[in-house]
Amino acid sequence: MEEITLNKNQYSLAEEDYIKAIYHLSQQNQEALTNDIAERLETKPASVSDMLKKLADKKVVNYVKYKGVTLTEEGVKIALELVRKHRLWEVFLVEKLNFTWDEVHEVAEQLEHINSPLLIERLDEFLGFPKFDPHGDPIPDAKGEFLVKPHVPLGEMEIGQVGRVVAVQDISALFLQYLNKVGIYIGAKVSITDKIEYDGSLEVLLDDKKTILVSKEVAKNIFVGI
Amino acid sequence: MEEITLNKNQYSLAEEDYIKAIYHLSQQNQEALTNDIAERLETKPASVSDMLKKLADKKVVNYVKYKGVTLTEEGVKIALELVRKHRLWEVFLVEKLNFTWDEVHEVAEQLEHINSPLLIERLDEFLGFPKFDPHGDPIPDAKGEFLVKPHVPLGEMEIGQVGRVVAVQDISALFLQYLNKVGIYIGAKVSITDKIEYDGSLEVLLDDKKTILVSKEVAKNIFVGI
DNA sequence: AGTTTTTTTTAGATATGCCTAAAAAAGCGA
DNA sequence: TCGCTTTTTTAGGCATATCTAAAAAAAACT
Ligand SMILES: [Mn+2]
Ligand SMILES: [Mn+2]
Ligand SMILES: [Mn+2]
Ligand SMILES: [Mn+2]
Repeated sequence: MEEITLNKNQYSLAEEDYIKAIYHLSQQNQEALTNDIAERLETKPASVSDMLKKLADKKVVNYVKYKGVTLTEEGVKIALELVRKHRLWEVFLVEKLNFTWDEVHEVAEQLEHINSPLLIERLDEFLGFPKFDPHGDPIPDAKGEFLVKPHVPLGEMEIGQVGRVVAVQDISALFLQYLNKVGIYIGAKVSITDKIEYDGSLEVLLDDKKTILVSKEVAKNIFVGI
Repeated sequence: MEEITLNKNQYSLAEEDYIKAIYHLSQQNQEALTNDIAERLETKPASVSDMLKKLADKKVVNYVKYKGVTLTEEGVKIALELVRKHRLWEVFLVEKLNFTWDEVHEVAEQLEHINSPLLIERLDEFLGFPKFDPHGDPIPDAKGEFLVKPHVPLGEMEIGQVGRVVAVQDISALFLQYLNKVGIYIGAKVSITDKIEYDGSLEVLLDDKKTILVSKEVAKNIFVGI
């Protein structure tokens, strides 16, 4: 009897979420660490170790025990496809279904796992081939390529420098609702009018209209194109 | 230590598919039979028995060993919600993403499990609160209520009687592609011009334009409103 | 009614994905 | 470099959802 192994290139929802987490963590550092993956996926380090072994067997990650993990070429391909789907769905929810930018992430976290190449191709077309999602993050095209808008954290701008908000790093509902409240949005015109030395907070002129005070923590999570 | 059982009213993808299968099978007969559920879900009768026990524990089915199974009131509620989601997504795919009616079922089979009340509410609104899906099947509203269009199988029409196709029973891609080919669609005007006694096939005048011959098997799967 | 066939359930496995507790490796300060 | 701390892995379980094979119940046929 001949052994035939069909590589259906199909991954479970759990595997997909791990791949995506490793992708995002690898953007920040060189490789993803077990504890960081566990925290991101709200699971336990022991579960992560289990899964990393499985993903290594499937050749989507390079895994050396105790040394962290990176995605293989195949793993990056899967991750970019997931990111593409996630962000396209976020655009759909905001542009077509009138969701606010703080409501979309959790639903997109589910929708990204729907498996239908035709669906994504048509969705992309329906949305007019958007290049950025509601949080300012770039949307990979079908080949995995995406635009990069140069930007700096709000906190690193000089006094007097003018720019526009291009993205946010923290996409939690709590943070986005805070931004809604103070009037910060993607595209808003910002300039630093003063830096408070005592606590590192910033005085920001918003859309030439009003001045607001933002904390160091907040400033770290807002990216500005100059 | 007090025992607190949160009824999160959340069901797994597998459980949802079982509930939906039982709902559809119960429409045809009084109760759903183990073997029929297994066939519908492309699984084995032994797996169905396992699951029925679990669903009975969760009080979504009335299950008496060897006697078949029906949905409880709660089970029907879940089933109608799933049917609602499935059919709304089918409308979305056809109306907004230019899918054909033979391409939508499998994708909707995945999309129906996305859990977000806001999403469904907004999708319904975005689609203009449709009452029927691309196969002519009624879409339950948020309360689980839906319209019923009276209809008979094409095979049971009298010679000379005129009607319009309102729904199809078989929604397989193979059957729908056959209908595309011969020119039958939801809303098509049909009348029987002759019944062939030899094999039970029918001569059908379509949209007052052309006459086609359809087999007994095909005729059984087309519903006509008179 | 007794026998055979069909349907359904149970028994016993397997794979996935998660957990806690314990062990092992790596990192770090003295 | 030693010993403590942190990080990571392993060991051993558990729940879900599936399967095959065997047993049991129900239905159908003489
Ligand atoms: Mn996800
Ligand atoms: Mn986003
Ligand atoms: Mn389904
Ligand atoms: Mn349908």
